[in-house]
Amino acid sequence: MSNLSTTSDDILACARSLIVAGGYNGFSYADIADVVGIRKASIHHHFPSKVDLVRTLVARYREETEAGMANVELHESDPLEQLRIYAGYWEACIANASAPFCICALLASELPVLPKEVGLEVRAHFRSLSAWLTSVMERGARHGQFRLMSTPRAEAEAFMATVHGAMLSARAYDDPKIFGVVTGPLLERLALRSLQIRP
Amino acid sequence: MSNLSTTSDDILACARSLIVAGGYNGFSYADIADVVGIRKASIHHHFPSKVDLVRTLVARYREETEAGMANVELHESDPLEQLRIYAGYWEACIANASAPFCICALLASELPVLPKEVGLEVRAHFRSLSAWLTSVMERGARHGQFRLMSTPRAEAEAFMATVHGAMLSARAYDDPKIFGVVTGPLLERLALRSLQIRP
DNA sequence: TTTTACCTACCTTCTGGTAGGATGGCAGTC
DNA sequence: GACTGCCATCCTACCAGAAGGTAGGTAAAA
Repeated sequence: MSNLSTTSDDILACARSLIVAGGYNGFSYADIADVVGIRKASIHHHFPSKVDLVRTLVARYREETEAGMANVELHESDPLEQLRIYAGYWEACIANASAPFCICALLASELPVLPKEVGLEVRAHFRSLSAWLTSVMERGARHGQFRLMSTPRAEAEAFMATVHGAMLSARAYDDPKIFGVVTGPLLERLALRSLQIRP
Repeated sequence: MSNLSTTSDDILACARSLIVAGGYNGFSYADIADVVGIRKASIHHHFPSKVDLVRTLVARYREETEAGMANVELHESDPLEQLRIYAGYWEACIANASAPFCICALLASELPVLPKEVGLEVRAHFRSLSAWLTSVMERGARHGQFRLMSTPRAEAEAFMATVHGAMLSARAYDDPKIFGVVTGPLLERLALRSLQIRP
């Protein structure tokens, strides 16, 4: 399909990494202009306002996530393996510092001061991620592969929360390894196999 | 001790709630001035710069947290109950919307763009909270009350991460209940008693 | 008399955003 | 092919307001 002028993509990519670094109020059009090598005013041609830019960015991020989840469903049917792929994705992002934070997790922390159009997109991401994780938990439980200590929904929320918290800790300690330290046992615990080890 | 002019405390309290809402770059001296009922310039008398203000705020927050942990140690010796008190504190804060986010968790997400003096305080909070939680995990395991699936340290980090992530989710869903939904089972799982329920 | 707490007035820099012009590619038409 | 209009892209030059911060003053408490 049309390989449209990459400038707008460059702007989005740049905005993304700037948001990952400091959130919605942590960057300006001038920052993007510097990195992309374009004038501040030119950005307004592609994205009339900052809200437009970030809303587009988050919407695209949601599409990518949705596509990612569909892709996992397509190529891996084992629920535990699916969660491992998800956690592994972020572990890699954090390890190579390419995008060491989910922009929606970051923006969610600023929700009260976020333009509401952006807030809606962010909340939608949480719902769709949670819905997918819930379905994975359900399937894992149905197939007798997971032992859930509460409802699939609660288990999914706990999983998501832990992953988000682990991103935060990796940042706070400035240590990518902490993400794996937290998410590794999280995955192991879900697998029934862990029950075979008795105290 | 001297009940110093409450203005400076008002400023700190106001800054705190503004940071809880939108992070370091989400508020300005003008915002504080409006709420406290003082002129913008007067704030500089109490806190010469924004960095001073936020560093002081986080330092005081750390002291409070430290005092809180000491207090828990003093009045409750049961490790599980200690964790319950900690989680319950935040559950209450989120439920009544008084301070529905840990400022250090929020600021940690902005660490890359935070003034480094502030960043140091934030990181210190993570370390001291983690250290306390680790000691609680150790004690719980030693007394045969917790069954840990990994090292006390890793279990403490996972606990902290989940609590932070649960704050985020409560905000994203705009639903205080989700915090309890996530942290409740987290506490139950730690208790040995849960092992008595066999599939 | 010094200090504390606050004020008005002002400064510089950055903010998101606008107006209007230059360039250049790409239809359609002659 | 040359001419034309058009639209996309990017530019310079602005703007109003908000940002953090300073200078210097007043009034009252210590």
